[in-house]
Amino acid sequence: MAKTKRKAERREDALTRERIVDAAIALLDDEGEQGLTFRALAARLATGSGAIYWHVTNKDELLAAASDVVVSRALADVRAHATPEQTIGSVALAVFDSIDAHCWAGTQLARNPPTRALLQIVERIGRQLQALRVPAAVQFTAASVLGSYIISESRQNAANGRSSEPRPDRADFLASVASEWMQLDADEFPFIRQVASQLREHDDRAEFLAGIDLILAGIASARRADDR
Amino acid sequence: MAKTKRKAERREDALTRERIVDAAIALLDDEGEQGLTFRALAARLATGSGAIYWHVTNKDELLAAASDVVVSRALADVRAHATPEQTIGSVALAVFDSIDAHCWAGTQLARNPPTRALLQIVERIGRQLQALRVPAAVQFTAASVLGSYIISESRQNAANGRSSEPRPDRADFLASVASEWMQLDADEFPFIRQVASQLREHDDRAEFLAGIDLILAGIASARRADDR
DNA sequence: ACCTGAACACCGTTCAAGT
DNA sequence: ACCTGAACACCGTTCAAGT
Repeated sequence: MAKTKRKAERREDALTRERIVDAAIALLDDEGEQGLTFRALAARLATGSGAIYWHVTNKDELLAAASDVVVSRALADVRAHATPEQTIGSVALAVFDSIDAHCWAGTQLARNPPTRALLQIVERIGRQLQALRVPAAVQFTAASVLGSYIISESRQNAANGRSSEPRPDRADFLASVASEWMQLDADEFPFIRQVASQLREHDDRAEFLAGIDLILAGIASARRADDR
Repeated sequence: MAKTKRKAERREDALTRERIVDAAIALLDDEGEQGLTFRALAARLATGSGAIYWHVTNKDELLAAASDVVVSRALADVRAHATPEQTIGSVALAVFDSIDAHCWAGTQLARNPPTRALLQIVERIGRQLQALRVPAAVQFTAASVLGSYIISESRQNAANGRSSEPRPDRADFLASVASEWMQLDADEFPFIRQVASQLREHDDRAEFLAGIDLILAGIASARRADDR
C-alpha cells in the first residue's frame, strides 16, 4: 500500500492546478475581474507569485480555465427534457444563470480559440438539432446562431446585472437606461426611443428565452422548407 | 473676419479629441490592441502622454470612441434596398466587414453601457422590422437577436481572421481547427467532430448571412403567428 | 486653457536561489 | 520537481510646473 501510494502522496496543502483555478474563481467572484492578480492569488494560496507559473502558463490561460470550470459545472447539471426544444432552452438557461452568477466568465466564453465549455455548449445543442431532424446542411448554421446568441446575451446580462439574487435596484437601473435613451435625438433614434418606453416591464430572463424561441422558430421553418 | 475667427483660430497641429481618436485608430490598426499605449500614442502625436488626458477621460473611453467611429462610418455607407430583409443583410455585412478590417473594434461593440454604434445598428434594424410589419411585442426580441448575432459573429470572425484581403493561410487555418476538433473524444463530442469534417468548404461571410436568414425566417414565422 | 514629462502605483512575468 | 520572492519591464494615470 505504501508502495502504490508513494507517488500520489501529496501534502494536503500542495499546490495543484486545480487548487489554483478554484482559488482564482473565488477571487474573481469576491473581487471582480480586476481583483485577480498573481500577487493576490499567491497570498490566498500562501505562496509566492512565481509558484503559480509552475502550474499555469499565464494569466490568460488561468482566466480561460476558470471560466471553463464554472460553465462546465453548470452544463453538467442539465438533464434531457421531453422535447429537444426544451432541452435547448435548459442548456441556454444554465449558461445564462452561471454567467449571471460569475459575471467575469462571460468575456472568456467568447475567446478564441473557443474554450472547451463553448464546444460543450455547441455539442449539446447540436445533438438536439439532430434529434429535431434539422437538415444536415442547416445544423452548423443553427448551432452557430444559438451559440452566438447565448454567449452574447448572457455576457450582456452579466455586465448589466451584478449578482443575480438581490436586485433591489434593478428597476432603477432600467429606468435610468430608459431615460438616457429617451434623450437621444428623436429623428435619428425613433426605434430606440420607442423601445425605451417599454423597458419598464422588462424581464431579462424571459426576454432571453423569447429570443431562443424566435431562433427555434427559424430552425423549424428551415426544416419545413427542406421537407418540401 | 478676424473677429469671428479669433476663437476658432487653432494651430494646424492643435491637439483635439478627433485627432487623438484618429491616431488611436491608426495605431490600433498598425500594432494591434496591445499596441495602443498612451506613450506610443503621445509619440505619434508628438506630445506628452498627459496631454491626451485633457481631451479624453481614460483609455477605456478612447477605445470605445475609436470603435464607435469605425463602425459608424461603415453604417453611414449603407443604403436602403428593395426589401427590408436585404437592407438588414446590408447592415449586418457592413458591420461584419468593418470589424474584419479593424479586429480590435469587435470587443468594444459588446461593451456596457452600449456604444452609440450599437444603438445605431439596432436602430437601423428596428426600422426595417417595423417596415416588415413585425408585431410590436416581437420587435425588441427580434432586434436583440439580430444585434447579438451580428456582434458575436463579427467579433469571432475578426479574432480568427487577421486582415480580410490577403488570406492565403485561411485554408490552413480551417484545416488546423478541423484536425484539432477531430482529436476530441468521439463519445463526448460527436456533433463537433461531424461539423469539423465539413469545415473545409466553409465560407465565413456566406455562413454569416445564412445565420441572418435563419433569424429572419424565425421573425417571419412570428409575424405569421400574429396574423392568425 | 492647454501642454509637458517626470513620478507614482501597480501589474504580469522571469529567474537565480533555495528545498 | 517544485517553491520563494526579489527584480525587471511596462503601463495607466496624476500632477506640479510651465506657456
